[in-house]
Amino acid sequence: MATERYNPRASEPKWQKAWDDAKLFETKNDDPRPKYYVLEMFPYPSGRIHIGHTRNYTMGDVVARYKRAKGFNVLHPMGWDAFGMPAENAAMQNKVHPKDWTYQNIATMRAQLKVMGLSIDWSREFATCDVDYYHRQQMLFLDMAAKGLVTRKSSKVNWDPEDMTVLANEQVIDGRGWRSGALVEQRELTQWFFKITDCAQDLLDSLDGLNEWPEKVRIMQQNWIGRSEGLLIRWPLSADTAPAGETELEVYTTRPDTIFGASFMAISADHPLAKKAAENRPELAAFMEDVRRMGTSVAALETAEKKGMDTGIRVVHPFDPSWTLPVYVANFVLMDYGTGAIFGCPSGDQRDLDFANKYGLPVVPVVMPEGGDAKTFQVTEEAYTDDGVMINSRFLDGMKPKEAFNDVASRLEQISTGNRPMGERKVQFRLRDWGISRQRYWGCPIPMIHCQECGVVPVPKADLPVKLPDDIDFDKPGNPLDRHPTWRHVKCPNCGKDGRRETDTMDTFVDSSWYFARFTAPWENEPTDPKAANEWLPVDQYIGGIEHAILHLLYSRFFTRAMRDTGHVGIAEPFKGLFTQGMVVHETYRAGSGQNGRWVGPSEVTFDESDGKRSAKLIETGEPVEIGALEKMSKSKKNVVSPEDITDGYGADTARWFMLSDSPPERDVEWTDDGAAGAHRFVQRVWRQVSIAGETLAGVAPAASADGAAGAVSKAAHKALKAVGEDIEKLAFNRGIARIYELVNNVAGPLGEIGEGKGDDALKAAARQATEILVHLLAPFMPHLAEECWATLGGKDLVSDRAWPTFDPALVVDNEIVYPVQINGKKRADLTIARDADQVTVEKAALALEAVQKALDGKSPRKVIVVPQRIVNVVA
RNA sequence: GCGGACGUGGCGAAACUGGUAGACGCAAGGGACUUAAAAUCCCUCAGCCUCGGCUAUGCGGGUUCGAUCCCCGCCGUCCGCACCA
Repeated sequence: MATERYNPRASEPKWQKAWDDAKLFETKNDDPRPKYYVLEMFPYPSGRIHIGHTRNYTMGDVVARYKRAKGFNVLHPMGWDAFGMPAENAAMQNKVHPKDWTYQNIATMRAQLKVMGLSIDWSREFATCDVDYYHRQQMLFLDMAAKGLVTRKSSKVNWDPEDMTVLANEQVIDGRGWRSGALVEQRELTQWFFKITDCAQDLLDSLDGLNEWPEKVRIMQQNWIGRSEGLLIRWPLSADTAPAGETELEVYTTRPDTIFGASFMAISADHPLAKKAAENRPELAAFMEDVRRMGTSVAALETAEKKGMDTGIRVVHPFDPSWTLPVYVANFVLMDYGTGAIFGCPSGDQRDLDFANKYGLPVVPVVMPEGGDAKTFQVTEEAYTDDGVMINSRFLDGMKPKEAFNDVASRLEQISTGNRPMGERKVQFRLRDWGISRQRYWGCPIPMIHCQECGVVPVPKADLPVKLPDDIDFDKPGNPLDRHPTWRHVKCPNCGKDGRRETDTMDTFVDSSWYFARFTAPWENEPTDPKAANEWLPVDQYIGGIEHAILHLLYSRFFTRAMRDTGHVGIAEPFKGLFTQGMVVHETYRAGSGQNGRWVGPSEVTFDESDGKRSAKLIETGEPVEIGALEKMSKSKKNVVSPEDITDGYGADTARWFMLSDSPPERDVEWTDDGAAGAHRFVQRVWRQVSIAGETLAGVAPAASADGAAGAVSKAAHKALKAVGEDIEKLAFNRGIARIYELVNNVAGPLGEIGEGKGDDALKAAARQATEILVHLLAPFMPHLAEECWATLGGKDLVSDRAWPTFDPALVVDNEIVYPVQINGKKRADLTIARDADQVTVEKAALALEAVQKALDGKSPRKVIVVPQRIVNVVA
């Protein structure tokens, strides 16, 4: 019979409406079935959804639909991470209000997402810039402040003196503001912090329990928290060189064992001692100013060439009063870590060695490899950082570094300088407190009031929300909240006198640190409904980009603990399972050359191929175009593909299928037109096969067979059913898809025969069951096509509401298996034998094979290895 | 600079716990059907030669009966580095 081509443009909206009408994806909190919470990291409403977003959401959707079919009450919500700088940038550039810009983008992007047919509970949707949401965030902030989890302290920011604004690290380019081009200054501001360091040990220890997280993410977090056990050492200043009032320099070190290899002290440009030393040394002050120009980012500081300048100050060695060492200001020492001062041991640290070589400082090796010769062992270009034996270290000589560490520690603990011991053991974390103050408009206002009389006073909960004023302008430099004529003026809730509002808003990471909890009861007046939150949380499967491996996930872990301590949830860890997916990348195209070069989009380019070489040119002018590297899709490189580029023609199912096939989900996938066309061919192929046989099969009762042609069909279907279920559980979507391709290949012949009116009853019954299984396997990936096929088979209900089929264990194992037979590790033959044959039987049968006989040439084998169900290896 | 990953045919990849390297798909080539095209179906498809082999999982070593997988050392690419989200 003739079949029409499948038309996704007609089918997809039809089924989406059917799902909506049945409210299939609206989740009830009081549903008694076991719960499953799947969540994809919510998007920033940048303007348009691109194909990379949809890959992420499709993965979550496959899981959601599969778990629903497996009988779970699934929560699969969506929202918008809607505060942040791009809205303010748009306001400055295009004179559009951040609020209008954001909500317009959300409307556009929501419409784009709906086309994808995602099984999302849209009734729970919210944006973090909704007053309803940030109102509750302010409540949380006040509760956390009351619990002592919030603090204020001074911290550095990048200051653009021309735009009168604080710059993000990414806005500092080569020490200048990205917009103004002015040299960036550093300013100390008093800012709000969450005391995440109070939880450092717990955040570290609890990583062990997150066994459904990728190992690499746990390692990254572990390193980020950076626990170290070391020693504080107080080096007395040589009196004749010390600035007035200064007597010692406190350094933190994890290698006190190398103390006899010390050849200099290095302190941060922000260290108080450096500032004092610079007071009457202009060249030092200038150098320090230079260092500060690098910005506040650690990466910039550490990538820069190592530089330093002698302060003229000298310290005295703790174990030798006659030994003094110079104190340098160095650009690679950070005030934020430890004490902002280190002692440099060039032989044991590459950075110190480079520094010493540059400034002609001594290099004394103090650790050498076991069995080395202390007299000749030298360090010149490469520091020795491994374990070994102490040398050139007086009373430490011959010890292992670890013993030396303890020896130095206990000796220094006994000596005192000032009123304190010269050495003190200390556990140090690299993790710093979480600075949440942003001097920006488009964020959640920090609900605090500054009063001359009473100091900093929290806004009473009854007075919440502190709403952002709408009447603002971005024409002048600086923070619009600061400039607003009335907003900041407020009575002190304590004494009633004039006070002023805090004009800092919160880091947008705060917004995303609890949205997953809000989804469990977004209608609540309190931030959460603890009962609902405790039932749903932790999120069973969280899916998002690897770029969030540290900050977002660590902050969320901290915030969940803070919410627990303030009674809003009962758990500490928000995400049980974590999956980090790869990006969608695309070729880049560049027209023109040198200064006139410009990026052009895929839709502006046409391709030629000759002698296997692809070349490209502009469609409009024929100008040649250079085909560039695969890159993450970005507006600036113009290599963005929108979902509707595919959905308009091929439909959402094709887009969903393509994005999950081929590449493993954790890896990047390259978007190609050929790949999308191939995926669409498969959509049509499935439709053709099912509809050819559909008329006949609609009236057939499904039944499996064990033998013959029908048996082969049943076995293929049940094997695929088992494998695809397992693959989805493991999020191995690409493998599941390959299994579905195999199944379709396997049933193509029988379905064709049935379409021509051939085939016996057993085959028809097996084919009917296999097709049902196929439709259910397809449903998580291509839900619209699955519904259409199901209707063709005579189904009256929705596949999206049907249970996952169960496989018959008897049909997924073969009675005979094929052993590869190796001779000396190389495959020479196959051996087909009963599955339950014992090792001796297998060995005998293998040795009887012609190829094995030939190889042995009459001799007996030295060894025969039989791995049951796997392989035979004959060692000749 | 520090931390983390990744590297397999022309391309995306698969290979379970150390057990047949290349499943499945894309591209390419050939054929069938067609007046023709599209669509569809069938076949070939890592490389090399002497058609029986040999060489192949970024490069160089090691462990093992057997290594894409484990260990050591290189090379290359990507991600994060605290105010981008």
